[in-house]
Amino acid sequence: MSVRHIAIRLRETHCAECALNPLCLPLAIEESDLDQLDDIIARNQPLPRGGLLFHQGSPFSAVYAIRSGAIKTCTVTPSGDEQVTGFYLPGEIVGLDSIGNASNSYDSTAVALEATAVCAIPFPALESLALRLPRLQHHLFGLMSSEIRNDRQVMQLVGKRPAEERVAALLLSLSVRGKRQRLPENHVRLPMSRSDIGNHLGLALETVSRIFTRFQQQGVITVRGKELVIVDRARLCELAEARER
Amino acid sequence: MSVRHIAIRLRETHCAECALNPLCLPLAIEESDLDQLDDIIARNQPLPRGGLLFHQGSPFSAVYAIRSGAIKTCTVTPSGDEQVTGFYLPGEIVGLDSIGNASNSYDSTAVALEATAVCAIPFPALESLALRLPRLQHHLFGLMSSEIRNDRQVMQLVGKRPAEERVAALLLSLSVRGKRQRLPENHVRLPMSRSDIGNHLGLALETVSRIFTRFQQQGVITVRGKELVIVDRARLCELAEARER
DNA sequence: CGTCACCTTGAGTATTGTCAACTCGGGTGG
DNA sequence: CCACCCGAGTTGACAATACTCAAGGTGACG
Repeated sequence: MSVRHIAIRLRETHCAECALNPLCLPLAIEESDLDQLDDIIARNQPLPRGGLLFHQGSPFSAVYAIRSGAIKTCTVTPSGDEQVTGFYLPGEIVGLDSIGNASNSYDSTAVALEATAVCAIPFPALESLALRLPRLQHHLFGLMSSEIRNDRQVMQLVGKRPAEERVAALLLSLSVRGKRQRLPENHVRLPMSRSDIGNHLGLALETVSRIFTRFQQQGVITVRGKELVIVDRARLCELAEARER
Repeated sequence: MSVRHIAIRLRETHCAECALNPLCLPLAIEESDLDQLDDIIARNQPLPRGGLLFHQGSPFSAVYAIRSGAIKTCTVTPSGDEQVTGFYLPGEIVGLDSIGNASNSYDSTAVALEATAVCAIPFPALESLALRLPRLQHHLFGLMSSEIRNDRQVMQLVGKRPAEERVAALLLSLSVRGKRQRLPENHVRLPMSRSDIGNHLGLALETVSRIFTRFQQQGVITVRGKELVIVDRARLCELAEARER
């Protein structure tokens, strides 16, 4: 196989043709400028399940756009235990928490929950580009700000909502965000373990498990391993004390 | 009193002479460019205790640098109750969570916890300036990213640490961040109510109160109303399961 | 000096965590 | 191809941390 073939294989999808285009960065870029973004992006080989995208403490170099698969980010706390800070699905950007860190290193570890393909976006290059493309700069500010907003909602959930509500809210969030993946309506994949879910929501994994069975008994969802179907979406929204989505 | 006098009074401290300069935005700006930032900043009249800096849902126009006093931000959740998302002290920036909000409105309400003076920084102007000053752009990305990092730590705290640890960690954080205010070493002002603290940490206000008394009985702190002294800092760090700061 | 927040303290309860046993399912090696 | 094994998930019993409800105290301000 020639070198050229390999190059083509690794870069097959350019931003201009990417199905996630409307979600990801290109949203903010004029078509005529898209090549400039395309040029700085490296399309890495797919990560296997359990593979590390980056590791807490290693030098910060890039943020990553997820093309397929799923990522969890986690930090190790001073007290030594792990905190799952977020789950990221296709079209979302990982690594925004590590910009301008005092030590210029990643503030969290990103682990692939299943086979995952990402676009690496070197941050210095992205910053330079943002200086020349106002809409890109604006979009980046917006992305980071929405990351803050999202974290605040999780804080709220984890801080004072009962366990059932936390789980219901996560399921809805995954369902909404997962729409891009060509899944049947109301089907949700749970690429993460019960333990990851519990950790992220501030619950014991046993509690998560119990709530899944309870929801199932009440006819709200159907769970089988990592496959989940939302049977009664309205009821699930009530359980999450959220408005219909 | 002449118009000129009023103008001078309202703008008395320029960025170049501001004591918080090394904390706030100017950090990122060459001295020669400082005037440009100075020009877009509006120094508002001080807010009284309880005054609103901005209100959730009202149109987003500016972020605010705190000069003196203290601010809490909170959101009203779909379920109707209030969530205190953060406390902000002099030198810190409020409003970064509302950039690029879908509805272009503030995502939270900012309330003065005591008489508070702020610098209003209109966001569109700040963005334009950031396009021309790469260090400013970089600093802004860093600021937002550190807001994310901070929220994640709170998530961790609120999600799985026992009540004592949450309170200890907050006290240490306030103490470190409050150093700029010319307070005696180890003295902390608590401009917020017990209820605000509890709300923010995901605890009932009674729990906060109980923990204060317990810490006091153990000789770790002294509390009297809103004045607090850290007597045994090392012990407090242990209680927060954090490293010495 | 009285009133009104805010704070403190107490008693009882309940949600959720911990510990432990058991089951299920996927993958590997015989 | 089947059996075994190991990690992940489920279920149950019990314990504990923190909440709720309730009553009393303190300080600031008019």
